[in-house]
Amino acid sequence: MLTQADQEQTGPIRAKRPKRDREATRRRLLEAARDLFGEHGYDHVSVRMIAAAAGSNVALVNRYFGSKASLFGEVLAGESVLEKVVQGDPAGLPRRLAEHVVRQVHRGPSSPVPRMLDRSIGNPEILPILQQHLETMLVAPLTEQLTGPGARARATLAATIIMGGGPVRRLLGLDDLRTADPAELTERLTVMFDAALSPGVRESK
Amino acid sequence: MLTQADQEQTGPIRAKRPKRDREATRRRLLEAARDLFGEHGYDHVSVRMIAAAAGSNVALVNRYFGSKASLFGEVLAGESVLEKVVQGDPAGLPRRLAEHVVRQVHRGPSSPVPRMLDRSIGNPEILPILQQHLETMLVAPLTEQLTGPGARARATLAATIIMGGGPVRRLLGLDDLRTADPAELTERLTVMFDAALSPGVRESK
DNA sequence: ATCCTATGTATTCACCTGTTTACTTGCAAG
DNA sequence: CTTGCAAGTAAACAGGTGAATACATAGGAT
Repeated sequence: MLTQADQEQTGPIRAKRPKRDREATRRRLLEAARDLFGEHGYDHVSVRMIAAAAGSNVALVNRYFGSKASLFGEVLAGESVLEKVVQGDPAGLPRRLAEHVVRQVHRGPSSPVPRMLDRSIGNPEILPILQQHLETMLVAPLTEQLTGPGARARATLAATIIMGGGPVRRLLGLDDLRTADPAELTERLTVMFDAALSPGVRESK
Repeated sequence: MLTQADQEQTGPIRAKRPKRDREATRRRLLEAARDLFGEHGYDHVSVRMIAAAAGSNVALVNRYFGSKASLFGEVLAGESVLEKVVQGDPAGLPRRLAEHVVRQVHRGPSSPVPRMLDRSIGNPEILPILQQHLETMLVAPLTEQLTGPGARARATLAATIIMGGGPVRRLLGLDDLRTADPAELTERLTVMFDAALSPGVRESK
């Protein structure tokens, strides 16, 4: 994949960018793809839409990225949203995750990438790409933060809350969660994440 | 929609079913659609696939159901999986929901319908159908069971866990959750659902 | 000034999509 | 038997898809 992507500096370095700027065009395509994929999902974005949004040409998508699926993969690899949330003091992890969810509810997602996930899940062609993304971006680093047995299962459980947010928001809207008291929402989610992640099982009533 | 579906008994009642059985064909199409939609999602199932799986003809899909989207809607309306889980003693609701999720993890979903939801979310054409389904099948009955302020927001929160299960299972597989102790998993999920649903906010550590 | 290569363009390809049309056939009533 | 209608079929339609093609051209190197 991307057979023509890594040969841009064979000659001496050019200081002045030409009007026909390979890198700029590539970047515009990438950004257009990111926005459109995030908005409509993989299946409902055509390469022609991407090219048009980037003010570019259809053929360049395949020239620069090899295929639509590769372009999707590159977009996905370009951003790591949850990195800062997961990193840090393990004890505060549930609260940070909860605050992250509440933040998404009130300000909308900071990046189109999370939406790309849940709106593109149906496609078998990009399934391995999505799997790897969720694995390396969320579950693996989350698992590393956890101690005790069954860490991965607990990380999966937490991922369920995070992943469920997208579909629920799309299907039910944000209004119900927005009208709720943010502090209370954060509190509830903190308990939920804690129940998912904590080494010992908290006793239910 | 379904302009030709409700005129089957204009004449006297026929005891013997003819070889050309309208109702049987309709049912076969419906079942094939349910299975295929559940397996691959709306976008990746063509009406030709459905007709082939039902041993029928493409044109009959539109004849009997009006359109692919209407067929999808009819499939979705045909089953109400969570009804028994939501009904019953409100106090035991978190535990019943938890047991339902664990059951899905260990035995797979009893119906393709839940999978239809998360694998078909991207399509704008059937979005209103999905919205209404989630609303009437899960959120509305769940909200009714709850007391206190912000009942709908709490129901939405619980829906997040349920809806997140599908994507997570598809992207991460079931192994991690299956290897976990079912009792412990149930316990964790019970606490999670309780934190989402309970009238008062449980204090986090 | 002339080449030459990389960038960009317009067009074509082969295929699939949902839907509609014209047609054939089974089957029961007259 | 004939007639008529409902059920089923095959083909076509109009449009869209990702990808590949052949061509045009900008702009630095010679």
